[in-house]
Amino acid sequence: MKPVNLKRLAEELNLSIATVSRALQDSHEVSAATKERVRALAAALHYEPNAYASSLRRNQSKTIGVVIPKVTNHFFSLAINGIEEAARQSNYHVLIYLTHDDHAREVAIIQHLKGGRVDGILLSVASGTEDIAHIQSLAPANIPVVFFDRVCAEIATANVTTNDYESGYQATEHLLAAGCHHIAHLLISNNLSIGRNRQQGYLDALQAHGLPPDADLVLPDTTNRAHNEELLRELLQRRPDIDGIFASVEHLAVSAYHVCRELGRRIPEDVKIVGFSNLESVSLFDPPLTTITQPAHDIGREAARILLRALEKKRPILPSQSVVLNSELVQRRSSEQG
Amino acid sequence: MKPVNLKRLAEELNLSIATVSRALQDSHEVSAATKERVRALAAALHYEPNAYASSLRRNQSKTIGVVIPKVTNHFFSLAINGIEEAARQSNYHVLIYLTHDDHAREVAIIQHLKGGRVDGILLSVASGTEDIAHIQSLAPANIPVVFFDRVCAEIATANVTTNDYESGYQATEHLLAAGCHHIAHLLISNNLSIGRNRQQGYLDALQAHGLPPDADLVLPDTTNRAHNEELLRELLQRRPDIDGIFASVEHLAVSAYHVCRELGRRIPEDVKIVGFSNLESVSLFDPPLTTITQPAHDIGREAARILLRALEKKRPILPSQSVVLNSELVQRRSSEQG
DNA sequence: CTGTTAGCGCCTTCAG
DNA sequence: CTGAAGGCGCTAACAG
Repeated sequence: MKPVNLKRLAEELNLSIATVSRALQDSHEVSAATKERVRALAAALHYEPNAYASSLRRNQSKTIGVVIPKVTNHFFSLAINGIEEAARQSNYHVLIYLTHDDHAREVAIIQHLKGGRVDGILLSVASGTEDIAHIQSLAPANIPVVFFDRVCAEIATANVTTNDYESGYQATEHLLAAGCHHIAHLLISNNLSIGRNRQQGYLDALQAHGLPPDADLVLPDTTNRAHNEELLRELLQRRPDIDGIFASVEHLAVSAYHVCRELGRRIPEDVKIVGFSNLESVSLFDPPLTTITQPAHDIGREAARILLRALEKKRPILPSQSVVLNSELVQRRSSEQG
Repeated sequence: MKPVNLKRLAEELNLSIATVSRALQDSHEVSAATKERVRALAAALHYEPNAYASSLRRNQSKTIGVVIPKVTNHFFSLAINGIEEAARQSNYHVLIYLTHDDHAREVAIIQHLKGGRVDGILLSVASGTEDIAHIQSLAPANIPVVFFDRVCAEIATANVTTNDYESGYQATEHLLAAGCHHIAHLLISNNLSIGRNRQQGYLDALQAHGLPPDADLVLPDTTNRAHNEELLRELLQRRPDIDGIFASVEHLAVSAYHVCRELGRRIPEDVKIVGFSNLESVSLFDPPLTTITQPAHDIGREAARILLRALEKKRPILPSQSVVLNSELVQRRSSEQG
């Protein structure tokens, strides 16, 4: 079975390859009749243009790379959803790479992507990333980047984030208003922009109420959940006075909930918890867990749109295109049964 | 700034393009000294081969396409995780496409992928898919497919699934053993292999215990959650005798839980629920929700491995390579607090 | 061991 | 309106 390419179509129609190519692109300089003949045969033979030949020639891949720490975090799943939606609308394709919060892997991925496989990158940096040389090398390679959620301030490009500082502040005030006196803050690593911002909101809220910073638990590792819960358990046992917890990462909110229960701390009587989370099922926890929910889908879609617009118009991405979306603090009510 | 490609390297080193190419591929027919010179310069200039030129020439893209209904379902997130792991180990790339359970979109995606963008496809079919012509057209186009989870029996290829029939049977027996007399089965559409298998397990378990099929609620739509819950609410109100629910889809387990609570049916005293779910946070529901958990990560990884092995050895995929992994029925204990 | 040549499939000047 | 020719960057056969 002979391959179906432009040459084949041209032969069967007694036309030149160039004409067939133009006809399929609906070029103005080809007669309607010819276009029709070409299109009919192309459809009949199920012609599909070779994406790579076209990419090579046009020097653009119609593909964007999405580089994220993990996909099992619901935030990133929702973001991918938004990204895919935007990409599809612009006829772009989406390559997925997971760093698992491993800096070395992030470097390798970025380096590889400079080989022209993608026209642009959506990036949420790994928590272990401090050295950003690999990201800086994208600019000279002419590969635009848009950061989402976990940004990298040193790079002059657009970021799509949520109001992390305000959310941290708001979460802390929420706990204070509910009568908490000793509020612990849980975060993972502190070199991530989002962690720092949420933490600052937490600290400032305490200060505004004349309180000193309290237990600020920085969990070193993002992957080892059991270990994180162990550290959390230690903290709560060492500090029985803790009556409020602000968990600034999706996973930690659930862990905090779990550990409190395990230790017999009643929620919300003994300990009140507010946590970042995009898990819908959290709404079924009983007692309820108050959550800060990010518009994850919108974040992904916005980030992708900014990138795609820049690619389509071949214009550079400016930091001024950054977008800050608002998270929502959702206070669940206890579902009184009966 | 001149581009860094083989030509550039060749010029600077006074070598031919071919030699440079061979050196970078560690070919046997290049002197160690030359290899060293080439590699040194390549590293210094951060040379990265153009993936598309290479793909065009070699007629293989080192890329696999993953076509799934959605990514916000935790099962698929975990599966992608496994797929990415396997792909990375084989130096393959992963393109993601979401069908949103829309048959037309699935057809368009598959058609497009025949343009050589991917070497193979991992597919979990959309729930609306009955016409499978588009999938059948992949074989002549020489694009191997491996199905996972939602398979398509008519296509002779490898499937990676879980023991759906047994799980359905087991779930039903679990409810019967717990004293249920009227067990409802919830599923989405009934043209999916997994739904049919789980349903058959349910029916056979009832029959084995001398019971007739009971409320078999087939929910038409997969996307409209509110509507599904509405139908579920109607069912439970119409049938107050229902004391057991077997939810054969991740989302429906949570919905069933939610609706029961809303209607004041106590769990598990009034209604016992067993549902497929891969959500970790379900373990924090109180009262507990017994779940059937699929080894989602392993399913993705296995499916990818089968596909990648076939691609690397250029051998066809045989139905005999299919794998059936076992789900796990996890009975949560109530976390007595205090 | 190295160089020359041809061509993957497509797009895009330039001619006519 | 259509055709001929060149080249995107890389690889593979064939020489030497």
